[in-house]
Amino acid sequence: MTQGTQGKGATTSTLWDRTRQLATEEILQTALRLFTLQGYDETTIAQIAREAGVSQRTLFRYFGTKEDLIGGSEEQFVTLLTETVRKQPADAGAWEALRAAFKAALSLHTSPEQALERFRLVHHTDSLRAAYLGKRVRCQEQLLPVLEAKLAPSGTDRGQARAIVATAFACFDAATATWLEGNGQGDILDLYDQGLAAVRG
Amino acid sequence: MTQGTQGKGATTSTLWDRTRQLATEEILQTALRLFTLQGYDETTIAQIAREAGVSQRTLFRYFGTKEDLIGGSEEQFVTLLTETVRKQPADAGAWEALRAAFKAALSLHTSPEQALERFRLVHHTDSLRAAYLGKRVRCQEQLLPVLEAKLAPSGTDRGQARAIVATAFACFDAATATWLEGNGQGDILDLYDQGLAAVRG
DNA sequence: GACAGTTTGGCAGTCACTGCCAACCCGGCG
DNA sequence: CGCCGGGTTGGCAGTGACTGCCAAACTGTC
Repeated sequence: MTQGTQGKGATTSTLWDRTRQLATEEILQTALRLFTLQGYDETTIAQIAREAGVSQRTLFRYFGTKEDLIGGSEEQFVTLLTETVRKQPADAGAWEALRAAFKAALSLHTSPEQALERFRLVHHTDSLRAAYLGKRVRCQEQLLPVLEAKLAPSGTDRGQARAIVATAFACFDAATATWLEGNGQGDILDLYDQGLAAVRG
Repeated sequence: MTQGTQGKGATTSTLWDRTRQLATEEILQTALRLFTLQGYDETTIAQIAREAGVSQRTLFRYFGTKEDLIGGSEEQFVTLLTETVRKQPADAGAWEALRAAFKAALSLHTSPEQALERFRLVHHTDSLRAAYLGKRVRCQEQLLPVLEAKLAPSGTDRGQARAIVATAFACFDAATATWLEGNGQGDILDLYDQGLAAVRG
């Protein structure tokens, strides 16, 4: 239905899409503001909807769950990771590919300050953290088949590939935790390298 | 009536504790049965309470959340892991200690069949999996200081220690996932070793 | 057997989330 | 220009997890 004819239009025209875009941004912004201001658990959907000027029902149509109000769509994230890995040169190893994927993911944040604030929020809120971890393992699962291709030549089986992917994500998490502990000092990717070095050294 | 003469006091008698014990077992058993029978999301607290013969209110007093109805108390789990690591000989490395801890944790299951069923349930239910992952990272955090002691001599900093612990848990998860995929074939600890070998190879 | 401290059960209430339906709006048609 | 069709919005009622509160039931003790 809503497709085909208008692939070319300067930018997605349809007034609908534009207001939709505006609405999502307004909601996201309001949510983040309230979350950092008064805490995640202390902020109700009703309040966010009210202050963003939409109905609760609409808010839930835009974002399926309260947790989705933080940290962008899982789908987009998975796509970025898998595409980055896939685009890696054939002679690049699995570890390099994963590192490149994390680098790409990190570049999504608009500023280190915002990243810090967001990480802190997720890290300190049990329900948010659990939701994040859920997304994370789903990412791993999507990434697995892509990486298996890279690893097959060296006689690595699926179980081992899974361990490698899981380890990379684990070290990435450890790096962000350490980064958070240091209030954003240093570079996450450096911390990631150091952690991985300790593991693989 | 039942007074001093045969109280002994050896094992905490108090009728209260005994009924309490019975009740928790009844609830746990009922919950597991219903979960595996009709699925986690399809089973309501009301149904579990009804079939276990307690009120919802009481059920929530015994187990704080629906997720707690599966996979024992986090506290007990953390204690087992940290104690196992602590009891490891001084000359054992961090990796050996962690392996020993996982081995101890695995020995908690009454049978491989039950473990398989439980893992499957957790693995297939998003909310349960998220809850499990949350507990897992909290375990990691508790384990971190204990392991730092072991690692300090070799000039490993906190960030690196965190990466090592995270990696161990990640490989353990990968191993259980692979084990699950193979419907319980082989030994989880073997799979863990293989995964870790691929990572550290 | 009465008393004190717990535990239990029921009830009402909060909050995330869903299905349903009527009102609505944009974009295109005659 | 007005109307129509398909997608959108908002309100409303309902479900399910979870909590606070209070009265009733119970256990262990004197």
